[in-house]
Amino acid sequence: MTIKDKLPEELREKPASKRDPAAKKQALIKATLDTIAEIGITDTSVSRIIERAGLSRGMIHLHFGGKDNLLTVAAQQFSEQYYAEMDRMTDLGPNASPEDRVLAVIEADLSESLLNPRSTKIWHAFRGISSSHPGIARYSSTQDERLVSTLRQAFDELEKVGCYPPNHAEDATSGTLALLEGMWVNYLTDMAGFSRERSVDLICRFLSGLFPGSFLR
Amino acid sequence: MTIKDKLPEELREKPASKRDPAAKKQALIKATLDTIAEIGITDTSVSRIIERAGLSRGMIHLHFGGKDNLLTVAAQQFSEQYYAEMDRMTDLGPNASPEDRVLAVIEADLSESLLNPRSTKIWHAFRGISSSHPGIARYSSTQDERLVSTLRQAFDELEKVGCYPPNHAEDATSGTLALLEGMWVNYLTDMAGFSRERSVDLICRFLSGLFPGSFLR
DNA sequence: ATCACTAATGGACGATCGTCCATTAATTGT
DNA sequence: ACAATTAATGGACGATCGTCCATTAGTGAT
Repeated sequence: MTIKDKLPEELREKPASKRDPAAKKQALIKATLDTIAEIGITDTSVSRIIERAGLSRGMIHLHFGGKDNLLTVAAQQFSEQYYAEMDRMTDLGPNASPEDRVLAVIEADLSESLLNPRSTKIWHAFRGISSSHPGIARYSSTQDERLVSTLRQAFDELEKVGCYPPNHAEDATSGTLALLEGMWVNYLTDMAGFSRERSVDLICRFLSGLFPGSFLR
Repeated sequence: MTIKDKLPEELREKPASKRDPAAKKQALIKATLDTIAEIGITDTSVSRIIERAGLSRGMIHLHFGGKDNLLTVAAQQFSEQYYAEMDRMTDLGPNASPEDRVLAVIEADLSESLLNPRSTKIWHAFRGISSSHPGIARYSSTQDERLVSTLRQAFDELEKVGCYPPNHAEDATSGTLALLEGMWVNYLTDMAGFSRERSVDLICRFLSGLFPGSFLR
């Protein structure tokens, strides 16, 4: 912990000029993700990445120890950014109904800021190579612990109100995530024909079947 | 059309020995898919493919005109095989109830013969590169026309029985496919923890919410 | 101003990439 | 038996891959 870290944000970002390892690392990560989104993961080479980042050839080995590590770190950061934005968008007040909290997750996941051409391409690219890159596989699952438990808690509360068969909240959680997964695939496959609103409505219709009286629109 | 083509199957497959373009093409396609499943699409090179097929270097260019074309043909054939097997498994008698026909699709899609380590890895690998390979994108959608209309027809019949809001059958169709999509992702992500039976049950629970009285187990 | 230190550069390296083609081998037709 | 035809081979090719390191340049301390 240096003294720099205690300064306010504006001053901390001063160096900016020639020497700034952290900024360079970040530039490489961003360049990696942008390259994947633009030309695909198979054509994302060290040359393409450093070219886009405007840096020199040795930087990847210097800062990450190799291309594979850079890819893994990029996947990790991409995943973290998704969940950070998801948190930001689902941070309702303490009095929000469980129904509203579920709806917030669905609408966030299908919103422009999370579901867009760039993110979908990157997400599916990483998932496509995940089975042969164990390090990346860890960040290509939808089953993020916190997201699951957010949904689970909300469905648990809804379950208490009525009388439901066993595992109802658990199935509702898994099913909602699966439906969202399917919507992302639909978006990747046909961006022009995709409608966020219709997708939300569709998921709500399924949920209102599970919890009669709720999720009606 | 040579005389060979008129001979019975057993005799037609005779050549088998040194010269057999069709068999060699097929061997290359199979080797391609196997390689993708085993070491991932990024490491699937011409060398790895011909090595696995036990053929010589020039074959890919000779029979397919290049690696990209081979990849596209492999994706196409993989997709066709999926739908052929799906057809085979959902070919119920003419008196099957709509409910049974929907169930047959779900159980087929989640069966060992369609959903297994090899097929999931290949499927997601192709989808991951689909945005940068337009030729492959055509075969990486779940929205196969015939499968959609099979489900759609069954849900239409179920819809007639009761009284439902507009677009009910359409939403049931999209939602079912989305749920299946999500189940494939779950399988890819965690094969050991995946249960086909629980997955079928989960989808049925969602569908019985949509069509009260049906899909109960 | 000088020094020690580390960020950053960019070219060299061997390996592998995908394509192509001159050659060889197998088959067919006469 | 002898062309004619076509399948198949396997090495050569230039391009590009990812890694590595000797060198240069910027920074902060004295």
